[in-house]
Amino acid sequence: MFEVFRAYVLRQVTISETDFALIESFAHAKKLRKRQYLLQEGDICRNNYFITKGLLRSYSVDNNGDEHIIRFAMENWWISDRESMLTQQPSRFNIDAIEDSEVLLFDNGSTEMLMEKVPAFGKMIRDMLNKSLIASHNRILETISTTAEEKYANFMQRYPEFALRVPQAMIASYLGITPETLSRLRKRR
Amino acid sequence: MFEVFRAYVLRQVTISETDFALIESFAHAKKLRKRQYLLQEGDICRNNYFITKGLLRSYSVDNNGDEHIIRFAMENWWISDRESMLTQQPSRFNIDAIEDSEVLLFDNGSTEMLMEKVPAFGKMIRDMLNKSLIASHNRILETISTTAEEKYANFMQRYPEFALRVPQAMIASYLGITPETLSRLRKRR
DNA sequence: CGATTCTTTGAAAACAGTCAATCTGTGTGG
DNA sequence: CCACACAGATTGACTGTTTTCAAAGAATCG
Repeated sequence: MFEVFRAYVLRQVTISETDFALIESFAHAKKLRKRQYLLQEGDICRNNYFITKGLLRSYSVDNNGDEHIIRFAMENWWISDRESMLTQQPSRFNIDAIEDSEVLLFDNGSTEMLMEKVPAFGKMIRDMLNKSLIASHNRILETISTTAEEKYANFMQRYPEFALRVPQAMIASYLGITPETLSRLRKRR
Repeated sequence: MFEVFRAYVLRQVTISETDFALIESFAHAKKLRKRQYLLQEGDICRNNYFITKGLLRSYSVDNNGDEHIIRFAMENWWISDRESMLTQQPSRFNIDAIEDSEVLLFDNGSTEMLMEKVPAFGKMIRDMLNKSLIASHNRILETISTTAEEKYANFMQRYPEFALRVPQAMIASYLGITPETLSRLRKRR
């Protein structure tokens, strides 16, 4: 699973073997079974997770017990709860595995330290955060400006992978509609 | 207007007079009349704007000519189109003034340079980006998980200022509902 | 005051949600 | 290898919410 990470890093930045070895020395591997939690609501998030295999989701549960999926993430994506990590407050989100998965975890302290000591790592993380911010903006625009049908079409176009690996009801949750509505809307095409 | 910026900086970080003077030397002041554009769809965004006075919005216009407001920003907030700035691609958004406003602009190059040369400035910008990311996450959660009525209540609670300064139709646009729906929903309380 | 902009209201139509039932495919244990 | 259980997807009937379009009412500003 380190090879996946190595390949990712080399794709993002140029970096010396020594620096990469240093980064790697702070990474901890973790395996997750389907449905296993990486973070639970109420916990303080202390790690950044790089996914080397599998598929995860982050979501929150409302007062009615309904789940709302904020984000899916698969191989070569990062996941964590930045809010909880930065504020050191209990998280309002859950992260769990949709498939059996493998992640590398970097605790907050190590991440900060590596960002300082290894500029290439810092650049990589900052680029990732920039991309998250852009993706979030686009998602906000989409949710306020399109119909359910367009949202679904855009999702399928942007993330065809997820469509194959994620149950439909979870896609509905991600889009903010009910599974029934999604089912009907698929038929009308 | 530099005093507003100075006060903001001192609230965020500790910094020497010399460093502040350096930052200030790269800031350009700009006044905007109500309705004047700071960025137009199709332009490449080359600056970060710090607002010292007034109120602005960033929004996009869809194929039907309807506006969708992504964000409001007022005194002591930053605004720009990060996507366009990072990718050097034409922006999909407009930024314009809702009230007569004043901003300090930092071009992309100066911002990068200052972030490197003045660590406190770097920290300040990164903190701001972190907060944006968290705010975006919260907004996404809210849009997919709450009813129009809750969205409005949350907005009023979180941003009471905007409610006083922004026309209702723009709040509706921000929330992703029609002005008529917002008007009716206000009555039912 | 008159013009423009913003908000409210009404009635009909479109859309999405709810609840309960059925259908489909997969995988497991007997 | 079958039967059954289970999770996920679909369907139907009904309810409730939001949009649309058009018109009328405030409010603001030069």
